[in-house]
Amino acid sequence: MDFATARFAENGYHPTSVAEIVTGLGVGKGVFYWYFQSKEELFLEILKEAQTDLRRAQQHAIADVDDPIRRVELGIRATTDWSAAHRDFYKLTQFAATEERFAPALRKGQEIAIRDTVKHVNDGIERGVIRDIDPDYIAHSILGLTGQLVRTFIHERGQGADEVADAAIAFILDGILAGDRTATPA
Amino acid sequence: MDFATARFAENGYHPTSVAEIVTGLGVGKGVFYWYFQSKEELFLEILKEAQTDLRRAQQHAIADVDDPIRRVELGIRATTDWSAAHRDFYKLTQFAATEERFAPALRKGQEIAIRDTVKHVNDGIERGVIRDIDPDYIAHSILGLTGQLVRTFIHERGQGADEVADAAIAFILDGILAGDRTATPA
DNA sequence: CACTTTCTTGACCGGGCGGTCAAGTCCCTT
DNA sequence: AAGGGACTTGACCGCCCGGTCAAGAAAGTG
Repeated sequence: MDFATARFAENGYHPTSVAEIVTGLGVGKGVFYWYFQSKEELFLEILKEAQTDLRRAQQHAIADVDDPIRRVELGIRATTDWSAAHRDFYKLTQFAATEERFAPALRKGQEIAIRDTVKHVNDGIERGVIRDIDPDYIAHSILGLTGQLVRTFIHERGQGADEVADAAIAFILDGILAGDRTATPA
Repeated sequence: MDFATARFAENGYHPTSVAEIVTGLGVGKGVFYWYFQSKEELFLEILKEAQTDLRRAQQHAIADVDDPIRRVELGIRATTDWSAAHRDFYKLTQFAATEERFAPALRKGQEIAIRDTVKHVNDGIERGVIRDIDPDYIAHSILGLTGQLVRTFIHERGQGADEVADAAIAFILDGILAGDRTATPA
């Protein structure tokens, strides 16, 4: 699966043939169809495993933190760290979104991420530390903005995960307006 | 090109064959290869046209506005409007990002959008109405967040472009922190 | 009218695809 | 030792892909 992930990420799903995968691995084609029903199943398996792995990293990062804003922050840091360490997977998710048969699996993972984030946001609103806006919009904004920053600054420009997380968090907390509100607490 | 766009968006680039396009149009295959050198060229053509069209819409929207924050806002509104009216194109961009041969064309369009945004942000920083953060990060954050909101709320949930633009702008201007800073001026 | 250019057709081609399967090999159990 | 499930091989299959091209229809030109 690691090898297939690399090939899919580099060449795209369709252009990567099963033959290419098995010969690259030095095995026969039969062994592939012994472990997977189809090429499609392999891809879904990869997708699922990666999503599970990312979520595990996020959960671990926020495990013993109570403050909701801090939880959001640590979740973002876990995401940038993980994404920097798993570049390949990013390309796969982008492709998966373009094919109807893969989109549901993807959506499921994203919905979980959204739900996690919404929980923290709601918590923050209740405690009065987050503005009372639709938490769903906030969660999607956070995820979208983080995703774009990861894509551009980590994957395309090779910047560090910490630096990118800093920028995302600064933006999320304060927006862009100049004002005399005290700066974000570190 | 309109028909091909629809097929690509619905079925994906690779699964949509040239044969499918020409028979759907009721013409012979030769006529396709008379006007396009290859399937790849057709796709690039579609991509280019759409990007040009979106940019035109943005430029038109901000044409006679001076305030940089308002320019950013109107650019976002133009983007959500355009995206709502051109759902298909969104899928194509997502796919294009997954194949090395299409990525450059895409990147070029995005760089232009970033450059446009950076210009307004820099202007805003100079005038003291935008916080002095790296404009590149700000621009990417704005584009990423807007993209995600469009994807989820307009394309998946069918919400109105205005509503989504409102949410994007509220988030961008003020972030999520609760505080006594006066609300965004309309 | 003849003649050329522009445009259109669809049968056809080589090739590579995802997937199958008869024929083993390996190793565990008795 | 012998039997049998777990695993592996790679030639092979049918299909359909992107792309070609000989043939001809339409439209323009004198």
